[in-house]
Amino acid sequence: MAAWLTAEEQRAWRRTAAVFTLLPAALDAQLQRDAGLTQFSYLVLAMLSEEPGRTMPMSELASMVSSSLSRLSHVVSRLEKQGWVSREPCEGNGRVTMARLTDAGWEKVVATAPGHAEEVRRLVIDAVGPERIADLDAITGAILRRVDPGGKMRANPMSQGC
Amino acid sequence: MAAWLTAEEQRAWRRTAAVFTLLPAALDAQLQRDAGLTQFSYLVLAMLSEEPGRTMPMSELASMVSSSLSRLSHVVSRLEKQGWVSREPCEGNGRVTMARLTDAGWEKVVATAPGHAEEVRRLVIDAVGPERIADLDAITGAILRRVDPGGKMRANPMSQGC
DNA sequence: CCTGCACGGTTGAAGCATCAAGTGTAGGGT
DNA sequence: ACCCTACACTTGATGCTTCAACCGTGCAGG
Repeated sequence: MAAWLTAEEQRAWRRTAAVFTLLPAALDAQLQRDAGLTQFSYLVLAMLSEEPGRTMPMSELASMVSSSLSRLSHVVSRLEKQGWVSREPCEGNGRVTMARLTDAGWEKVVATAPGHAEEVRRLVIDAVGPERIADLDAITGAILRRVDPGGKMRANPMSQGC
Repeated sequence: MAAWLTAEEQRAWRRTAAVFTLLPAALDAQLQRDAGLTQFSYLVLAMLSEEPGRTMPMSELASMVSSSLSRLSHVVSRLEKQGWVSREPCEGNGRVTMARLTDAGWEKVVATAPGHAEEVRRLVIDAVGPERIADLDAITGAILRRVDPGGKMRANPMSQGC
C-alpha cells in the first residue's frame, strides 16, 4: 500500500497537473494561430532543420521527437502534402526511408521559429526567472529519468551511411 | 525582436518539453491499462468524488478541469454510457445541468485512485525528492500565473442553490 | 539456398479533441 | 408583452492520435 500524498505534495501535484494541461494548450494555440502548425509537427520540422543535410531516417526522427513511428508517418504524410517535407528511399538500405526538409519547409521553420521561441520565453523561461532555471533543469531531469529510464539523452548509435 | 535562448535555457527547455510529452503518456498508459480511463476522464470522476453530494454544474466542473464545456460534454456522455455519471437538470435554474457521480462511479474512483496516486508518487513526487517539492510548487505556480492569468486558484463564485 | 524472424515503415479503422453552429433558458431594456 | 443579448449547454463534422494488422527488407541458422 503506497504512502498517500501529503498536503504539500498534493498541492504541488495539482498545480503541476494544471500546468500540464494549460501550457501545451497555450503553445499549441500560438503555433496554430501564427503558422497553422501543431506543436508536434513544428517539432518535426525543427528537428529536421537542425540536421546537417536536413534529412534523417524516419525511425531516428521518431525517437528524437519521442513518438511512435506510426504517428510520425501520418504527420509526415500531411507535411508532405503541404510541400514542407519529402520522403526518399535510402540507398544501400532498402528498409529505411529518409525524411527531407524541403526548401519551402526550411522557409516555414525560419518564419515560425522566432514567434514560437518568444512564446516559450514568455510563458516558461521568464516566468521561472533566471535564478530558478537550474532548478527547472534539475527537476525535469529527475522526472525524465523515471519516465524514460532508457534515457532520451542516449549517445546516438551512429547512423551509418545514408 | 525577442532575445534568443541561451544554451542553459535551451537545455532546460528541451528537457521540459520532453517531460511534457512523456509524463502524460506514462500516466495515461497506467490509467488505460489498469482502469480503461483517460487521465482526463479520471480527473472528471475524481473532481466529482470530492464534491459534497458528488454533484456539480457542468460549467463549474469544466473550469475545475480546465476544459471547454464542449469537451466536457462529450466526455460526460461517454461516462454516462458507462454508468459512472448521470446528468440531471437543476431545479430553479433551467439552463444548468448537474453532473452526478453514481454509486458505480464512486466505486470506480475508489478502485482506481490508489494505483494512480502510486504512479504519480513514483514518477513525480519521489523523483523530485522531498527537498525539492517546494521548488516544484514555486516553478509551476510561476508558469501558471503566465499561462492562466485569470488564476485557476480563484475564489469560487458561490454556486447558489442546486 | 531458404526458412524464419526481427526490423523499418505504412495503412485503415476507431477513439478522442476541437471547432462552429445550434438549442433553449434567463434577464434586461422599451 | 416584446425583443435582444448573454449564458449554459449540446451536437455534428473535422482532424489528429492510437492501435492493430500488414508489407517488404535484411539477416542468421539450418
